[in-house]
Amino acid sequence: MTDDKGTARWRIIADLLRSDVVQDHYQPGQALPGEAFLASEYATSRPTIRKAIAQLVGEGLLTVAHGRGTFVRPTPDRRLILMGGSEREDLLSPTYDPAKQGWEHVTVASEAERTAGRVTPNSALFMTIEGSKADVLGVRRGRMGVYRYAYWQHTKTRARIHLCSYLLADQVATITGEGRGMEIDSEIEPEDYYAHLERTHGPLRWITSVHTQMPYGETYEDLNMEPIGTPLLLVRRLMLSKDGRPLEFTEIEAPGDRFEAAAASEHDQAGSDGQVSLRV
Amino acid sequence: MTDDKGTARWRIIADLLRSDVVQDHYQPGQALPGEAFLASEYATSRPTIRKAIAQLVGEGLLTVAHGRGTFVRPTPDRRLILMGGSEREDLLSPTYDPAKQGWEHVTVASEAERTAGRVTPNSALFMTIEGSKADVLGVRRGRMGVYRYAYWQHTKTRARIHLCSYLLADQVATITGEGRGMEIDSEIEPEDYYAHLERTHGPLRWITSVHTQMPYGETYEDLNMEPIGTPLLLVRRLMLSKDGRPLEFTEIEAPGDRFEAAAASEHDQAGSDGQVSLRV
DNA sequence: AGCTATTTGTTCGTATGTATA
DNA sequence: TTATACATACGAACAAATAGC
Repeated sequence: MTDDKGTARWRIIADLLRSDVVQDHYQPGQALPGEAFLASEYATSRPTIRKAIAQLVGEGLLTVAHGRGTFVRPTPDRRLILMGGSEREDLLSPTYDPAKQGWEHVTVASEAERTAGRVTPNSALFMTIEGSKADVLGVRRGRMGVYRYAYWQHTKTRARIHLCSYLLADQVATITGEGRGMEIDSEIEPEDYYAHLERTHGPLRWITSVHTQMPYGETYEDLNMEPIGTPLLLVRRLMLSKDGRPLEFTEIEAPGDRFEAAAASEHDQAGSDGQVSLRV
Repeated sequence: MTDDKGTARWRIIADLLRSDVVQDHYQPGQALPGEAFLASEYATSRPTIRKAIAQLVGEGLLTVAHGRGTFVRPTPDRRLILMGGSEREDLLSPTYDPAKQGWEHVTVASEAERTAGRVTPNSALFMTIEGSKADVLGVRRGRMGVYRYAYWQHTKTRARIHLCSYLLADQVATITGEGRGMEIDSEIEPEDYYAHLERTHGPLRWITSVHTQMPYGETYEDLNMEPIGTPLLLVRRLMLSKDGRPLEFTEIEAPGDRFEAAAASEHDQAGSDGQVSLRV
């Protein structure tokens, strides 16, 4: 059934509701009329209204709360993730203290489950590098790497980010043998990784890139995100040796509605209100 | 009806289908079985299958084609939008030639409609600055600005981006009077904007930031995007005068599955395969 | 605490329209 | 033209979460 020149009814209703939202007919945080009311208002059925609402939820304009209602989604302030600049730090080092910048560590069930408890936040796990990580680091799949991760939560806003790092194992440990007979002799402690790499391969360089994709699986809960309508902001940093060889791959996953990435200008001018929350 | 410990059936099916997709059980581009077949396979109804599929479409993993089928969404190569670096150009200048970098101009109906034809691609329109643009430029709403825009399409990949620029009008024109009696005397041509600003306010500086949000309205068609499941990548550049006053705000809208933004490292090493497609 | 009304969530059946091969 | 596939729409029933009394 198509009323207006072949446009689906749920789409017409979605367009009308969107206009109301973007033109501040409804204020952010305000509840929309109930689905039953809207169904009678637009002379249609509840499934059709729900389809229209689902569209706007996917566009990030509305949120729906079971048993409570449908609300205009407030746009939170975005915190900055600064890229570039001169000093870089090992964000996954056991000695790195995120509390300095207003963050606290949080533990997330799904990560512990995924790694079967073999690695805890800020500890290091020797494992093979697979998939796109191998591509980025320019090595073939199966190469030995060191994996570290952490979840941080911003103390004030409770916004969460996920950090992880893959670095080539033979740069910080002595590996002998192959396959089952492989032995790893790690003389260097995680807190010394960066200093060691600087000595052996410095001066180090970094390349940072940003992209975005839709989250799925347990990412929603792990990052405290709205279940739909929020893209994921991915900040990736590649550490290069003096001669351009990749050494470490660091990735930050952040809710796209609460963070933005900024390229540091020459004279680092951190927002006067302390907006900057993380430097990569 | 909840089969498995309170989880909705469509959610269980979505999880199963997702596993099949991410574990390459289905190859990218390959068609999934029809909705009717899946409904009988999972012993459920077609609406439930459709809900599960809709979830995965929203996650960017599937696309659905009316009358053809449901397909695993291939992930296209991403082109780079380079941020930072030394030379900056006026991307909206009439003399700027995007063809040098493999782009071609395209016209988009909705933009012409939105501005009621008062401004054509690469021409300049004097108009008041409203909303978030005023905030970013640090002026109050209603201040006179110069608006320019263009849509580019990458010749090889047909990926599209939208560029627009707002700059403070009184920096490139003489404005006398207020309200209805306002008169604008623009001695400076659009192609000379940057040179003029460099003379009067240089040396100029730029700050670039990246964020992401879900697109809505006509953005999908204008940017040749998948209708859902693709976030928008927004690259924003603020031009500052020598003394830190904002002069111009440039924004690039790009499909998030086809572009990523990268902070230029010290020694600009454009990808050896010509991956770099735009510098801001 | 319990109860009730309200609101959204899930699932089904069914019918018809429309795009594609 | 025909068959197949997805799109839209309605009605109905019950489940589950929430808020207020």
